[in-house]
Amino acid sequence: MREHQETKKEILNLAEGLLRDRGFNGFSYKHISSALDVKNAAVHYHYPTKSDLGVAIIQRARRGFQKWTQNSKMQNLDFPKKLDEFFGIYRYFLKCGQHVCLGGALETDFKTLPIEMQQETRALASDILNWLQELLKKGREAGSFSFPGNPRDQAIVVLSSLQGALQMVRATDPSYLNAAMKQIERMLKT
Amino acid sequence: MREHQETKKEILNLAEGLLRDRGFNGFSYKHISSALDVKNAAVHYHYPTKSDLGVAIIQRARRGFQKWTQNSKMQNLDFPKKLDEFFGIYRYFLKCGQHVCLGGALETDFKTLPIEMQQETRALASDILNWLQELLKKGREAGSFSFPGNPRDQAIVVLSSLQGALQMVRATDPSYLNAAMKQIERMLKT
DNA sequence: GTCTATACGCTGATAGAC
DNA sequence: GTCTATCAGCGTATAGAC
Repeated sequence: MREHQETKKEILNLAEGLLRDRGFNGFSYKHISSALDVKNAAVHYHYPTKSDLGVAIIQRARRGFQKWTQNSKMQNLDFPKKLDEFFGIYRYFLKCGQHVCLGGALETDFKTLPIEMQQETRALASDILNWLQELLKKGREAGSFSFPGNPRDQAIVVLSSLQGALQMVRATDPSYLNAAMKQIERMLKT
Repeated sequence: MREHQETKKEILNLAEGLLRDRGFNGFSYKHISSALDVKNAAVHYHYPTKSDLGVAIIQRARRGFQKWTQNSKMQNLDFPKKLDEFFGIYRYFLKCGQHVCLGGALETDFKTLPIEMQQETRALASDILNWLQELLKKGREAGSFSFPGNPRDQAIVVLSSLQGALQMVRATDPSYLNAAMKQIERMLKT
């Protein structure tokens, strides 16, 4: 018997990995319960429905991203270093075992998701895009970045490319994520 | 009673749409059979296993892409116009009802796919990436495009961005696909 | 909190009649 | 080619004992 909070957190950790690895329709309560060596019903005790579980994954990720952006270590970095720290998130997913990012998994499965999950997915995408847009805007104003057009459009390209590259890796080569990041850096060079 | 080839083609058309709309694990034989007003077993007659169906979808798409690139109308266009024609594929998917592209759907579900489908997915990604790389390479040599680094890296960014943007649209705004394409064009401007 | 037991629709798939 | 009938297994989910 574990403690409540411990099992609950383990479920969430595992489920998030499964979601990034296999998509929301590609994992089941059985995957979780057998991996944690508990029964199906124990998982349902902590997260009654799969939608509850999905929502919890996304909300935690949003809180984590918020905390990450406000982290004091982050605040002291210059703009290109901040961008590279952001790239680090995607490098981590690759290292995890070629996981895709949460946004990519959720948006691809979007039409099959319960509406509560759809709403959280929208909020997650908005959080990340807004932060990236601000980074690019201020970075260009400070002379650290150079790009044509407006920061929003550039943020869309950068984010969508990272998301897409992380998926593409699976059908091509792991080096393609790094290739995309290097090329993005080149394109933003002053 | 329809003719053999007609039903078989209708199944393939419908299944491809469902795959782009809901992912490979998000549709079933029932979706297809009820939409075509036939029975489950009739679909299995044409495509015995779901893997057979999936492989057929990808192989047809590969043939279609090959034909598209060799189309005489395409051959006469200049490089920026060729790129815009390529963008048109993604605009079409958006118009279809915010479908994602085949590569994006398959790569996200990749780990759950039967190996025959994984192989075809790799081949599809390779086909498209090679074509795009050649377009960018020759376009730069001809002075139509300008970008730093090598054509392969640039192709990875362009393709992954289109793929990612088409997914992002679902959680944000339809205009984001066009925003991405506009920004890519700006970045490739001489 | 976790268990056993169970419900029940859906899933991909097959056999055999027409 | 399409049908009816049927299958075993898996999916999410619940009730109630410990």
